[in-house]
Amino acid sequence: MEEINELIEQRIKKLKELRKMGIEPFDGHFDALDHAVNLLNKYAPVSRENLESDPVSCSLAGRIISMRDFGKAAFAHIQDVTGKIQIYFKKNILGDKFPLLKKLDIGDIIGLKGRLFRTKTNELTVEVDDFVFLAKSLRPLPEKWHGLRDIETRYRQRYVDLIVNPEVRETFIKKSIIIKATRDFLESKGFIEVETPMMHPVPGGATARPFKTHHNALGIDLYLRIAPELYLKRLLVGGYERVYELNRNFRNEGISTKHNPEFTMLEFYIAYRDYRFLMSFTEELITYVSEKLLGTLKIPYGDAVIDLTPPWPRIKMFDALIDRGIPEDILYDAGRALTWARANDIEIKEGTSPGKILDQIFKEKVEPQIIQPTFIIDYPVELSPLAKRKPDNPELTERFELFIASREIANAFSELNDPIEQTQRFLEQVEAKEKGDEEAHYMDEDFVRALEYGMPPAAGEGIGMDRLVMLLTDYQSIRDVILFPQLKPEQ
RNA sequence: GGGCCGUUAGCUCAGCUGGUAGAGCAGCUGACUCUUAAUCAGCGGGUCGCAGGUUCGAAUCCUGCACGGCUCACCA
Repeated sequence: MEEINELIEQRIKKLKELRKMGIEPFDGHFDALDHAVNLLNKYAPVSRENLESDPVSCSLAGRIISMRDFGKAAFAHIQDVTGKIQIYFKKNILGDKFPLLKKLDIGDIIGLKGRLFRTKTNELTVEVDDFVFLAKSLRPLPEKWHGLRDIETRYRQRYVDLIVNPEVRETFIKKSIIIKATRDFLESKGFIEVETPMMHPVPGGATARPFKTHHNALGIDLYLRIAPELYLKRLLVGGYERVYELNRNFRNEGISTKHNPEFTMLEFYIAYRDYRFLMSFTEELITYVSEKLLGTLKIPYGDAVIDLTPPWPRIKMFDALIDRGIPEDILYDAGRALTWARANDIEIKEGTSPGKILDQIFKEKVEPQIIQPTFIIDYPVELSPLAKRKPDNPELTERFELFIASREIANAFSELNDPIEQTQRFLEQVEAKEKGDEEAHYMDEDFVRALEYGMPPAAGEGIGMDRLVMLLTDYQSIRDVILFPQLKPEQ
């Protein structure tokens, strides 16, 4: 313990005094039969008189979060996973145990037995007739009124944040509901959940820089996965027709309100379907989750209300650009695109490929404008090295990205299953990498070998779950939907 | 990595143009058996993020560093 301040010393003193009295404040065991808010709900209709004439016993375990001491009586609130309820300690009821109240601090975890009654303000309260210490709290909790505000402390000591900020506890329950609803939906559609490696000899399946690690016994470098895509498609080759994986990806990129180095990604693949199918499927999935969580498709987000009612517009990427006033003649002319971008204050690095220039313009000019759910479809082939070309326009792919509230929520395409073309696409990526594009894909020989056995035509999609949670819980920072967001070490 | 902002008691925050570091809550002592931001009386609590510099004198001005927030750049 780095610092022992006066407040902690006082609490340690109380701890020692309890032990001197033969009470072990950490060793207690207690089987609570009730929960705070359940009691409040269950007995809400029961009157004071009925609680008197027909007494209700209960037992609770939880943390003391406030206390009002009267000398020979005291009110407090106790908090458990459901919330808080008022409790009442009275000298003539507790008898010998009453002096122990002197040793009870805000933050301590106790178990108690008692009887329900209503105060003169009609608040349902537990009159305690016995209690035990289950854990002594040595550190003072933040102030009851303002709570814990300091953002850094809230992230670093999330446990304290969770104790004192009920909406934070609520948020992560919502995250759990969202993830469960997602799994339920996919299971109901015949998908199986699989686990593929998180440590990859060749990182692939996305455009991103990986984390590198090392396996001592094998004597090889490995990469934390940036996406499970190539392994999931190997499973399509193996004969599974509907698979998904909902787990962590790792990308060695900057940290921001939209990016954490590790984040939760859903990827799912369905054989014998294409990206058009996936658009409807995505509408169905996200509206299912929203209904499960919020019971509505009209969700407040920041200053806006997002209406998830399908169908969502499907706009070709080039049309989206044209709609935003980008001159049509730059779409097919890399030189003009570059000139136009630079004339419009969009930073483009030297040697950026034509498709990437358009992507940059899109991110700058179109993406911020998309508030309501919108599919942007048919991306240039060079942005999508794993996607199938459009039969009527080989420069474009059967790909869509779903945008909501100016953020990319999903990315999907009809999967390229021609091993010869896939090899060619990989070679182009390798060439780009040699030219200095750190995010270009690696050649994955084993993936190509798998395709050579024959992969059924399929559609696949990735959904950034943390961002979906942000959307459905109305948070602007990804750190608010990740329990322990990545921070630099203290000091 | 760049720009802007922040860091003062356990928590939330004041602290002006440089002159002995403050409040509320929490804590301790006492009073009080229906309070709920309980009340009343009294008391304690600080490496002002860290390190330099300017100055008779720095929480305050300057420089550097650390950590955090927002933002820009890249990604989901």
